[in-house]
Amino acid sequence: MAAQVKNRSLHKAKAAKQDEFYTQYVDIQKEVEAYLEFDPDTFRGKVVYCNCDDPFESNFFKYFAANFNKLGLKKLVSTSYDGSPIAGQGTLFPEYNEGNGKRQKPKALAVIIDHVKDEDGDGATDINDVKLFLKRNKAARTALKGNNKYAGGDFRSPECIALQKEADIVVTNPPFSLFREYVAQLVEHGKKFLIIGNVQAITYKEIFPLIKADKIWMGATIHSGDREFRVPDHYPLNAAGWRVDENGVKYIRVKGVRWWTNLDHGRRHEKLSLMTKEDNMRFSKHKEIKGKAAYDRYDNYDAIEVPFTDAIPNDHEGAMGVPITFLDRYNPDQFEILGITDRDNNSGVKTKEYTEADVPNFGDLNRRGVVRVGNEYKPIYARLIIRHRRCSRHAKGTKK
DNA sequence: AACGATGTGGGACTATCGCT
DNA sequence: AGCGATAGTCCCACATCGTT
Repeated sequence: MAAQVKNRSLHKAKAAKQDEFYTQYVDIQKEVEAYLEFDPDTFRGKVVYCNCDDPFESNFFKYFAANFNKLGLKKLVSTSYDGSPIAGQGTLFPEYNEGNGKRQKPKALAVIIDHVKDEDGDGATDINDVKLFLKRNKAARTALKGNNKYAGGDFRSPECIALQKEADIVVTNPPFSLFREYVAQLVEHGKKFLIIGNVQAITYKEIFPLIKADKIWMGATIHSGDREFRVPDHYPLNAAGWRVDENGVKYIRVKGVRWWTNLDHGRRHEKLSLMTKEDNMRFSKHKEIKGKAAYDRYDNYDAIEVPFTDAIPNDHEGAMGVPITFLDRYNPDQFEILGITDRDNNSGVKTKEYTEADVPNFGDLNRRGVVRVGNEYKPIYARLIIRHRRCSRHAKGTKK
């Protein structure tokens, strides 16, 4: 598309921005445990692969190494990235740490463990045993060279692609600027995954079709509020929330964080309990529901506007536009996702296109839903177009 | 021809509100 | 106060359009 070419330099500038964020241990622990609650064998006998910045700094590696036996892993593979500012800071292996050892550019390495036992004889198996094991077994770690296109440890490098292909489940926090590419690679290789991303990924034109096709969904935990991530020392602290701990380590609080996965979990089998339109209008906890064009038909989509996820009516048989955060509560047995009204993702059934003569910003209005109030066009923020499953069963005749 | 105004895409964005 | 949920805003740098 010409517009994309036009904005190429703009996108390059975007892509160059910082995105090195290190996930907190508790966030990983809570999420993984939610899968175990649904199916204790989710990870049993599996090869788990974590692309990291440094296995010994990464809480992904720490969590899976420390819980290797509890989860029943077959193998844990972790790679570090040649170019990460934190890689090498805590490494055990001087040979992977060039120069005087003080934050020189480290070489990337792959670490592979296939068992965890009490190496130090202290009666427990923990991360220290893993470190000891790796020190004693050089074969468990290999340097990653990368190629002339990608640095060692880059998920796009041939070595990492090979490791990914051997893995059953990929668990990591990829750079958000490369989220589309990362997901595309996972889908291409048919991998199971559990990765961190942003809510707005729903609206990405590459991601939404996967959501619609039930090939990716939201994880079990983290559905609102901020999450805290460690960032490199050089990171500019101009985000809304940040702190520096007593050791001078920087953290940033990020809004809109979500887990993205194709592993099944309990939350997506919980049904939303719903009321009729009339009851919603009367009893909604949202006092302003009446002023929100609730259940009005869009002027440009064949669907009704539902301003809050918990105001979805149980007595509407057609298409409904709901906030994108509906996905936090999406149960695929209860609802079917038909489309989205946002930017270039206007895959809902259009009933009308706007022209410049109609309204200013007609481009946006053509993508987003519009409700007409008197002579005013009221543009509505991005909406998922959904309908009750019971409707599609009737419409399509058969359904699994 | 020169110059200013406008459109463009999408985001590790950000603000705000209500509830517990 | 903290959490959960909804609904936005604004900015990047360049191409192109419109006006002088």
